[in-house]
This record gives sequence, structure tokens and C-alpha cells, in this order.
Amino acid sequence: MLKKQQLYHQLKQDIQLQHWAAGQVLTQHQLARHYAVSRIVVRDAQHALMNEGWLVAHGKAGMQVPGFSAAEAEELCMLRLQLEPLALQHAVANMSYSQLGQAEDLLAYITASNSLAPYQRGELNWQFHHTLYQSCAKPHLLRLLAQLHQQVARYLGYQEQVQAYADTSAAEHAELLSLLRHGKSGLAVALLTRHIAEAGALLVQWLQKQQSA
Amino acid sequence: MLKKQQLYHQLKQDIQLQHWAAGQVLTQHQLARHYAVSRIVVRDAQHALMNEGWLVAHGKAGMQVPGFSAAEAEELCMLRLQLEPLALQHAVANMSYSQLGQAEDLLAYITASNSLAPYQRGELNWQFHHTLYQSCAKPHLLRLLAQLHQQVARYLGYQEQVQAYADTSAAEHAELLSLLRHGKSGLAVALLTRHIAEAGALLVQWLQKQQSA
DNA sequence: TTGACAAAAAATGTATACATTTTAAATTAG
DNA sequence: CTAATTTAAAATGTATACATTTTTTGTCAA
Repeated sequence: MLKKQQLYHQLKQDIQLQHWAAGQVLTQHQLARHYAVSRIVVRDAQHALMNEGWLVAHGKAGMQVPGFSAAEAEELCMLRLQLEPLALQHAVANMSYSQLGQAEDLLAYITASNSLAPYQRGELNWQFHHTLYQSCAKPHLLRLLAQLHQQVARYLGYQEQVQAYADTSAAEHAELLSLLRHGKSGLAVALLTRHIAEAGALLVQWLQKQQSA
Repeated sequence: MLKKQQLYHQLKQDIQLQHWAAGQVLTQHQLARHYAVSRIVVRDAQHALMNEGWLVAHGKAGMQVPGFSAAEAEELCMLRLQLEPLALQHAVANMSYSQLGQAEDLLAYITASNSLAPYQRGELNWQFHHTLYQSCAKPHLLRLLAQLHQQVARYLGYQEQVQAYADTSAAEHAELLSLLRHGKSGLAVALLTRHIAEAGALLVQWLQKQQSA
């Protein structure tokens, strides 16, 4: 595998696991030394991660590990709320049973595997949603949503409460699939909207509690 | 100025001016030779432009100049339609008169300067809209909108009919500012929605005509 | 002590050289 | 002649070396 990709994944994971603390400034030299690769590789990975919100520019030198804020989480969830129901709406018309089946497989896998790293839970959750939206045939929209989920995923390593919500989430996912399978697209979109709003509210509330404590 | 930035702008402009034809595959060597810079610089510029839709990945080697399609334009406009009214809605509460003034200056400048390159018209149009949305304090939303406008701007070098719409557009911008200045935020949001929908429909129709011809 | 200015250290930008991968071509077996 | 395999060319990935920019440090004067 390409070193660039390796470092990209490693660095992303290390940020999510808070191996690199929020607020810390990471220089190319520093990372190149630490991961034993050349600065070129670091540069590429840094830029890729910056585009996804895992790093933010820090003046003219270095990139900073971003912190967490209830405001940012709220914004991200608002964007999800604005875009995902739209994606589902456009997707239902062209959705195939094969895709529904794929989503069901994913859901089963998620439900079966207890003790997933928060790192993977976010990825699997996005895969599930992505499967449902895929047939909307709107590549830009799908790309934006992938980015959004990436950025939300950054919070999942931070929020430990996720596990508590996992059951509710799985139940709603199952219901969503059921509605889709029976062609009740209007209800499905409504449920999805509620689902995203709920998850977002939970995350934001938790962050606000953290912030005030 | 940094060579990376220079090449970024130059290459973007050359793509919009169709110096590099749609569908063409651009390699690092090719561009490095042509613009007399090292491949490193080309790589950075290519990646930046890819993130903004000016280039698309092409297998494992080279990047391709994307073509134009009514479907893509429609998708981009749909996303604008979905997100920009939201931005304005959140912005009106915190909007300052200084910002309104800034927007008025921009509008005056756009109106005054006839014979703008399509290259700059798109940029100025975004600056105007951005000024109105800025106070929404939603950095991710603003970043998405900047990206979207970038991608729409790609079409403006292609669509020559833009000039004809310029007057209508300026008039609506002026009306929008007037509504905002008088605190009629609801009407302003409605007008913005119509404004984006109109511009989008015009672009899409024109592309469909081109496509069928 | 504080402030500005200069020098040194450190960081990123850039170019060149080399390694690896990918693509294309050419050759050969069927 | 076709198809598969090998070989060469061309492209990208990566490392090192050098240039430029930025930051920091330290010095000196007010």
C-alpha cells in the first residue's frame, strides 16, 4: 500500500484516539520523524486530513489538531439534517432490492459486533447511510455527505456515550429499512430526519454538559 | 507569491478558458514542463483543484479535465438552493450595517464594470453572497458554499449567455439588499431562494439545449 | 524593563534524483 | 490472427538536498 495512504489512516486514527492532543501544532518534521517517513508523505496526508476537518491550518507554519465544540457539532448536524433527507428522497426512486439487502447486511454486522472501536462505528454507520443514498445519483451531494460524516466521526472517539445510543440507533435503522422495503418512502424520509435530529441533539447536549463542567 | 498558488490560479483559469479541453488527461510531467515548475508544485495544485471539482481523478495516473453536464449543474444548483437560504436565515440576526455596506460596494462595482471576464464575474458574485452569509457564524457551511460556487463558476466560462442574465441578477441583488436593510428578513430569504432557482434553471436549460444540439 | 532590530534557528516551499507502480508496446505461443 | 506474457516506456510515489520564508531568540539602545 502507498505510504501516503498508510500515514493518512494512521494519523487520522491517532488524532481520533487523542494521541495528538487537541490544540497541538504538528509540524512536518515532527510527524516525519515520528512516523519515519519523508516530509513529502506527511504533506500529502496533512492536506488530505485538512480537507476533511481533522487538521486545521495554523498560521503559516504547522497544522493544528482542532478541538471540540458544541457549536461545531450543532452545525455539522444541521447540515446533515438539511442534506440527508434530500439524498434519501432522490434515492428511493432508483433504489434496488440488492442495495436494500446490502444495507441489511451492514446493519446485521453492526448489531452483531459488540465492542466496536468508536473509530470503526462511525465508518460503518456512514457505510450504512451511504448504501441507502447511493442511488440518488448525485455525486457532489454524496461527497459532501461523506465529508460531513467524517467530521462527525471525529467526535465519536471523544463521546463515550455513543454506546448507550447504539441500540436506539440500530432499531431506527431497522425500521427505516422496513419502511423502504414496503415503499413507504415518505415515512422513511420523515424517520430519517428524526433519526438525524435525535442523534445530533444527543451529541450536542452531551458536549454542552462537558463544556460547562 | 508562492509558486504553488500561482500555478493553482493559472491552471484553474486555463481550464475555465478551455485552454485544456474537457476530457483531456493532464499528467504531472506535462504540466510541469508546460508551466516550467517542478512536479511537486504541480501535484499540490492538482490536488487542490481536484478538491474543488476543477479536475477529477483518472484511474491511477493523471487527472482529467471534467466535462459539463446539465445533470451536474442541476445538482449543484439544488445544493445551493438547499443551503444558501439557510445561511442567510442564520446570518440576518447578526448582520451589521458595515457588512451591508460592503455588499453594496461590491454590487456597485459589479454593476459599473461592464465587460468583466466570466472568470471574475463568478468570483465577484460569490464575494457578494459570501458577504451576506458571513455573519451566520457557520464555518463549515460557508466552506461548502464556497466550494459550490467554485464548481458553478466552472460553468460560467462555458456559458456565454451569462451576460444577458447579468442585469436581472444585479437588480435582484439590489432588491435583496434593500429588503435586508429594512429588516424584512423573511422576504429576503424568499427572494434569495427565487434568485438561486432562477439562475439555476437558466443555466440548466441552456445546457440541455446545448446537449441536444 | 521595554521596545525595536538583527541574527540564528526552524519551518515550509521547491527542485532534483531515485524507486515503484502503472501503462503501453512488442513479442511469442496457440 | 488472437491472446497472453514479457519487456520497455512513462507516470506517479518517495527521499534527499537546497532555497525561501517564518519564527524565535538574543542583543542593544532608549
